[in-house]
Amino acid sequence: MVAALALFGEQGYQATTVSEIAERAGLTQRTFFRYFSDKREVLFGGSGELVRLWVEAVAAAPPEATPLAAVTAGLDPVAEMFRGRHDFARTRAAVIEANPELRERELIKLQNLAGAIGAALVERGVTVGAAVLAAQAGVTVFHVAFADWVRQEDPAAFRRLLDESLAELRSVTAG
Amino acid sequence: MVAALALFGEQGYQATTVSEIAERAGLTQRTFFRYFSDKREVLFGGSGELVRLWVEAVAAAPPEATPLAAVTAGLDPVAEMFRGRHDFARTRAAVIEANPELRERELIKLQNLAGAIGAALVERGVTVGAAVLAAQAGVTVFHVAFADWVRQEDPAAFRRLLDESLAELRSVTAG
DNA sequence: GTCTATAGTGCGATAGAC
DNA sequence: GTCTATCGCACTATAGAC
Repeated sequence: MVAALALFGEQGYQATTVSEIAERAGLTQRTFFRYFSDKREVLFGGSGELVRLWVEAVAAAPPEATPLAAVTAGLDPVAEMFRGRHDFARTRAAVIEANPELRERELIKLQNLAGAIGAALVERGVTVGAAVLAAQAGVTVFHVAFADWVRQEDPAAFRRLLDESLAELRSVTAG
Repeated sequence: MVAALALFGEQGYQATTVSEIAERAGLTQRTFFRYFSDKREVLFGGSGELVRLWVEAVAAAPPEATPLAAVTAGLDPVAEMFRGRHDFARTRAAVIEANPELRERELIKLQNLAGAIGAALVERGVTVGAAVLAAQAGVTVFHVAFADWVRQEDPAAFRRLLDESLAELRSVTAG
């Protein structure tokens, strides 16, 4: 993944072949495809962990927590997960930004995340409609904060940006 | 579009060829591809109109309207647009439900819609973060209401379901 | 039309961990 | 012995160059 990102950064996503990535990582092309189902997946490898952490946090929230409170309980472990990955996230964001194909994949991943969180809420007894709305809101909060984070210099700001984004959501949907 | 949907309903999406659709509609295959860039687009032909109506409504909202109020101003013309299309929407939803590839495309279309609405909000002077949050919330409200609508019998219920979904959003995000 | 580069798949062989 | 990771090779599909 690091090798792939370095190459994408140097010469662009399209111009980088799977063989090159595999070579730099000390693997064969075949082994690359054992880890990643396709070339794009190299940039989204962490998404499974993100989903898992967030869903676990939602499930572990106190029973009396509101749907949105359960969702936002995921922000702590998520912020923790990205600690130390600021450089990585920035390069990755630049590569994705430049490729419509990758942007599309990222949206799909975010929708999968929202779907998983929504399912976890339904497990808690939340109605489907409220679960979808709360999960989607939480993911959008994350998405906005993440976009801010990669645009600025301070690697430690992510947790604060998440809270700001959440506050903005509340302000936007108030009254 | 009607011909395509009928065939998809009868024999499934995958099993239906573009030639069959064109034949039933009284067109040649070449003409089909002049109207739709690929087979999937047949099911998403109305999405351009949806985006246009909603964006216009956002732009036309009173200057003092809050971001979310501007977004929800789009619900009226959108509900109007779907009047009389309940049967169509139901069949279409069933076809999409059955095909992961189409589900993915639908998510992309919804994200495009959210993006367009967000851009319209930024035009109004809303900050990017608030615009993304409000636009995404509005699209999710629409998505939830639409899913409810195609699941039930009453074709006239869409406008009410939109309001219920909006109320649920407010309740979910309330402090 | 052919030729080439690339993405991606299927399957069997090999090497080491246990 | 099994299990798992890796490799090597042959294959298909597709897009672009010519």
